Amino acid sequence: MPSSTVENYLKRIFLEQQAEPTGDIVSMKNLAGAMGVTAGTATSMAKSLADSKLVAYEPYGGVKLTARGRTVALRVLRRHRLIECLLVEALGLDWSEVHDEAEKLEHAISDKLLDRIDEFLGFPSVDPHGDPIPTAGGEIRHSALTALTEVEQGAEVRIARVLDQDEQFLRFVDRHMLRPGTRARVLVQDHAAEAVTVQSGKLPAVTMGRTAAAKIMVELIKG
Amino acid sequence: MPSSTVENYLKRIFLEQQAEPTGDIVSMKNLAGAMGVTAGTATSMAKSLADSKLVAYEPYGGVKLTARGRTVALRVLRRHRLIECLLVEALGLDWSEVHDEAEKLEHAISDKLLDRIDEFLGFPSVDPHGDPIPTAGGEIRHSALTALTEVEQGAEVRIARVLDQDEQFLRFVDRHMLRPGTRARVLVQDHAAEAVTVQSGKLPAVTMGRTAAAKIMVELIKG
DNA sequence: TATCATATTTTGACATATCAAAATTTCTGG
DNA sequence: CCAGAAATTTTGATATGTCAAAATATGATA
Ligand SMILES: [Mn+2]
Ligand SMILES: [Mn+2]
Ligand SMILES: [Mn+2]
Ligand SMILES: [Mn+2]
Repeated sequence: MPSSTVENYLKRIFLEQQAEPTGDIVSMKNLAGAMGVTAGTATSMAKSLADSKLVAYEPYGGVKLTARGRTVALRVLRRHRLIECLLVEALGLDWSEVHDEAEKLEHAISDKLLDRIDEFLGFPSVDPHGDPIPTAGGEIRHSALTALTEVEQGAEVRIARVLDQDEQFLRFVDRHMLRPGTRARVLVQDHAAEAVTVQSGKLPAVTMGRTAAAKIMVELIKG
Repeated sequence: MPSSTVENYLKRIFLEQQAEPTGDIVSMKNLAGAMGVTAGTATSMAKSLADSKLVAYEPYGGVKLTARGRTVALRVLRRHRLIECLLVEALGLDWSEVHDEAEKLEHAISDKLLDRIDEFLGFPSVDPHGDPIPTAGGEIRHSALTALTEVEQGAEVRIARVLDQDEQFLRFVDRHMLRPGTRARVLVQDHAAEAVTVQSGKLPAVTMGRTAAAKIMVELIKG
């Protein structure tokens, strides 16, 4: 029975641990930043999570999930992502608006209901953004994807995952038919201009900056 | 932006106001009982709701919703009941288990999502228990129904509403095919034994006590 | 009307979650 | 290695929501 606050912290720590390649440890600064709280608040929460054996906390070091903390984090993430699927697939919400909704619902759903949702959706393995859905058993498998910036010029790809949940960005992706599942072709890799040009469906090609392109993960299509 | 606690109190006050025929005012004792808190807690909450102009509070008198409080209460009730519909109709949960689930979800759903749910369900006017769903405009219309105890012996009725949300009771109702919408016949009104005998579908007749029968509301079928 | 049971309010305490600002530690560049 | 910058922790405060137990008010009854 962790509170929603605790669930949010644990989920965030999990995601930050994955994101930061600086080892496995999340600093108070990063945690506070990611949670939108002051550093002092992050510190006191870190202690309290450590008291509950959900994280290992080293003063002046940082915080890292324990096995138990990871289990809780993955359960929250599973709920979050399955809810996103439900909202998009059953209720027709736009994928650019489901994130905030799921942020609240992920704390309000029983295991039983979650199972029904999973079944109803046909046991999906990724959410509408292409993010992998942890299993009920607490495993998460992230397939090896390539960023759009790393693809050879001329290659055919299938969009697999969009790493930025920002509404603006998701709508941009939508406009140019670059949702997960779509097939596209990389027309130009302009390293000097730090730009990538992509073309999807019958739409005109679009050129985007490397930072934007780096947030679009793809699979190469054989042949 | 009322907290879920505030939403729960307001909804409960609304329901208690309707239930108690002792005027329109809810005593601290009743409020505390209904909310499962101590009397002191109810008092302090009553004051704080009064500060926010959500209830009128008279010390040693009791509490009564203001127009604003009623609006909030009805919005919560609308969310609760539409969610119950969704869980039963789209996700196939049993009507005996949706209440607790809705109790949490009712605080976690945006207006936008609620509209989608309403649309998805085809704008239902009652929930799975036959409870009326307040409109988006904040109105609630309760049709004049008759308790099973008040019906003439031999009458044909349509079950319209079940007033008790208790799992045991709902399952009893289910077993004997007395869900809202079902047609049934009142075979015996035994006033001496304080019992009512009803028969539905092809099932054998069932005899229940008056207190149970009083919780089943029906419409008389013409002819 | 005086008394007593019952309802209500008040008081003091606690848990959680947060902030601002002060104090402290760690890191880094010269 | 040492001074200043940056990160972190500590301190003192606030808001919400709760309880137990003490104090007080209300209302029925004898
Ligand atoms: Mn959340
Ligand atoms: Mn997602
Ligand atoms: Mn509730
Ligand atoms: Mn209901």
